[in-house]
Amino acid sequence: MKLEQAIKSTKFKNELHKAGLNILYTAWWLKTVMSKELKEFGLTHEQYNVLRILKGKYPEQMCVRDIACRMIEKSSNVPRIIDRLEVKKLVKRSTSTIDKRETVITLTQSGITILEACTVTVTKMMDGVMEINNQEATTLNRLLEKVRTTER
Amino acid sequence: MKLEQAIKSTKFKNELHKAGLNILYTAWWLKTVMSKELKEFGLTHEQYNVLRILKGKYPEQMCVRDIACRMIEKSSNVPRIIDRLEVKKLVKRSTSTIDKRETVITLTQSGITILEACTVTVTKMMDGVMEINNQEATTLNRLLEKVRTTER
DNA sequence: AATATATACATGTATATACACGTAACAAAA
DNA sequence: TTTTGTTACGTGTATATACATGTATATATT
Repeated sequence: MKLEQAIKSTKFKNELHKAGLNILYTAWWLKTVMSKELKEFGLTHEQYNVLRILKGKYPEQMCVRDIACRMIEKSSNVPRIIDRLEVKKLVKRSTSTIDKRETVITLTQSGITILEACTVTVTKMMDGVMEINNQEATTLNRLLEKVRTTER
Repeated sequence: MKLEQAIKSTKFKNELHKAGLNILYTAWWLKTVMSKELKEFGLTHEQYNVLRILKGKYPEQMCVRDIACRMIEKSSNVPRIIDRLEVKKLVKRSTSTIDKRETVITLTQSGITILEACTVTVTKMMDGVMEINNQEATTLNRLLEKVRTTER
């Protein structure tokens, strides 16, 4: 669907402004599609993200700060996302012995199991839903990174 | 900044999966930059979006449904965003005389004034911050729309 | 060692997202 | 006209976002 139909707007200041809206809309769309897949596992998009980050270092543990700086949305409130994962017994909290300020998070066996099942589903979905080839994806990545040149 | 640095991750399943994360991250980044600009006007990103949509039809009024279907994030709870705009006296609610189920929203003079000031700031920011030229923006728009080919 | 500063995390608040449900009003059917 | 269904919007709940503040611990300074 063209952006024009999606947000019922035909006039954009220029292609650059349209690209801004297009990025925001596509991100919303992608999140929605992912969330639908994750729902059957009882996970939110952000909870899945935290589990994925933990998996990246497994069987090493990670402290909250290390998780936070790897989040896609930097303003995510990681302690509270962990609260919910802990209730579901997918992760475990403990205080670091080296630095008692740090809370160390461990993936439980149950967390690993659910993450693996999720990953299969989400991967399948991503490959099925994003209708671009490898070369186009590379171009897209290059352009998005150029958009953020002035990143601050 | 490269996505790899931004989320401290180097291994992606393929360019397509990386593109997915890149879209999500860039959208977050863009929203954050915009929100900082809007803060001086006491507006959130979503409140600004609603005002912009209302401006598009001004001086015609719009009902809640018409605003909702133009929102970038379709799951936005428009009645509650309007609640906040109403408190700030930037919009006015009234019941449609034609169809009493419909709530009709009107921009106030104060709403127009603040929107115009915001738009100047946001436009300047967008032009200043997004470091791509017109042709690159066109390519980006084409690729994002291709990503969403299977839109549902 | 005592004090000051910084860091890590938890927690509080306002707003938003995502979705379910309730209520009033309109429209269609019996 | 009564019933049935649909639409428009408001409201409730859980989670998340964005940001400020509190508290314990660690580090640096005097």
